[in-house]
Amino acid sequence: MADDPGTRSGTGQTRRRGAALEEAILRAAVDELTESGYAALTMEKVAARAGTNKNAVYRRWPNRLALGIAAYRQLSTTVPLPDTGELRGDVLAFLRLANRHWSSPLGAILRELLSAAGGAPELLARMQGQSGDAAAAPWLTILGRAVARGEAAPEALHPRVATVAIVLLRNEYVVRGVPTAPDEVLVEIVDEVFLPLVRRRGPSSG
Amino acid sequence: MADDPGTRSGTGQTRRRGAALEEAILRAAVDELTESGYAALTMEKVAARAGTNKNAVYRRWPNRLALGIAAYRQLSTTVPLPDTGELRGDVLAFLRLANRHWSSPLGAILRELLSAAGGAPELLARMQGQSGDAAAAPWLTILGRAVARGEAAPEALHPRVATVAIVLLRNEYVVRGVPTAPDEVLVEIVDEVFLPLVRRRGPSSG
DNA sequence: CAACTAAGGTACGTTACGTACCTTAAATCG
DNA sequence: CGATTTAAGGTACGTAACGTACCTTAGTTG
Repeated sequence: MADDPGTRSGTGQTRRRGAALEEAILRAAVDELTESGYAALTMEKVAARAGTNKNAVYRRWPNRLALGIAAYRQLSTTVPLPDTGELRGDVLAFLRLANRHWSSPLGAILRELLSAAGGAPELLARMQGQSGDAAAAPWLTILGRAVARGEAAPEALHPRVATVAIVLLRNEYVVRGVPTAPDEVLVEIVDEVFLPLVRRRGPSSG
Repeated sequence: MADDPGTRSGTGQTRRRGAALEEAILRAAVDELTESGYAALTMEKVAARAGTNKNAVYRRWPNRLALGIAAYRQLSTTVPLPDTGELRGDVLAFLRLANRHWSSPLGAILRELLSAAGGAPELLARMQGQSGDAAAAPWLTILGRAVARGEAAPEALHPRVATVAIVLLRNEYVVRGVPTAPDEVLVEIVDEVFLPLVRRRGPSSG
C-alpha cells in the first residue's frame, strides 16, 4: 500500500469513492483474515489497513460477521471434479482434495465463520456452497458415472449415500480435534464403508 | 438463595470456604449456562449469582471456557442403551434419543463449548465423551447384538461402520443449520444407508 | 453554483475479560 | 492463646473492540 495510486495520501487529497473504496476494504479484510483468522479480525484493523475508518466499513457491511463472510468469499475457489475413469479413484481423489482444503488455513476460517453464523440457516447455506465438497451434486456426478460404468448399483444414487464418504471424513475431524486425517483413513473410509455400500445393495426394509 | 444457610449474609459474617464455595459457584454457573447459554455466560454474573466475586472464581478456573466446561459437565447425563430385540429398532431408538438430545438446550451449549474450545484436542476429547451418542462403543454394542442375532454381517463390526447413522444425522444438522431433523430423515438414514451397509457386505478392494 | 452524498476523522458509551490490591474472616501453627 | 497464614469478600481499573454518533470536507449531481 506504499505507492498505491488509489491511496488517500496526506497531501494528495484524493478520496476513493464507491467501488474503489469497497475493493480496498475487501482486500484489507482478506489480508487480515488470512493472516490472523476470523477471531482476530477487527473492524478497526481492517479499516486502518484499508486506509479508511470504520464508518466506511459499517456503511457497507452491517457487522463483523458480514465482513468476514464477504472476505471469505473472495478467497474460495472451486475445486475441479476428478475423473480417473473408475469409482475408487474418483472418490479417493476428491476426498484428498477435500482433506487438503479443510486442513488449510481456509478451512479454519470457514469453521470459524460457520460457528459465528450459528443460527442463520440461509447464511449457512451460502457458506456451505463455498466449500465445494459439501454439496451432494459433485458426489452424485461421481457416483452417476460409476453407475453408468456398472461399478455401482443404481439404487445407490441417492444424495445421502453419495455423500457418506465426505461426511465420514468430516466426522474424523471432529473426533480428532484437528481438521486433517491421515491418508490411510481416507482409504479405509472408501474401502470399508463407501465401496461396500454402493456396490451391492441389500434389501431395504419395506 | 433467599435463605440458603451457606450464604454470606450482610450481618451473618459467615464466609463459605473451599468446597462449599466451589459448589455454589458451580451451581450458579450451571444456572446461568442453562438459562442463557455459553455466549451470555459471564464471570461477573456467575460470581454475583453465587454471592461471591470474580477473584474466587478465577482462583479455581483459569478462564471462562474452563468454567463453562465444568458447568456443562455437571449437566450431562448418560443415556440408556435401547434394546428392542432387533437391529432396526435399536438403531432408530438410539438415533431418536440422540436427536432429542442435540435439539435440546444442552446440545446448543455443547456446540458453543466445542466451538470455543476450537484448538484444544484433549479438551475436545473430554467434551465429546459427555455426549454419549458420539462414541463408537454403544453403537458397537448395538451392532454386536445384531451380529449375534444374525441380522448383520460380522465384517460390519467396525467402529466407523457402526457410527455411520449418527454421523449422518449430525451432518443433517450441519446441512439444515438447525440441530434437529424430522423423524422421516432418521428412518431414511437407517433404511437407505445403515441397514444396507451392515446386512450384506460386498467385497472390499484388496 | 448550491445541494447532496459519502469519505475521512474523532469521540465515546458499553460490555466484559482478566488483573491488581486492600481488608477481613477463618484456619492453622507454635 | 496469640501470631501467622490463607482464602474470601470488596473495589478499582487497564485493555480491547463493537458499534454509534457527530463533525468536517472532498467529490458528484442537478
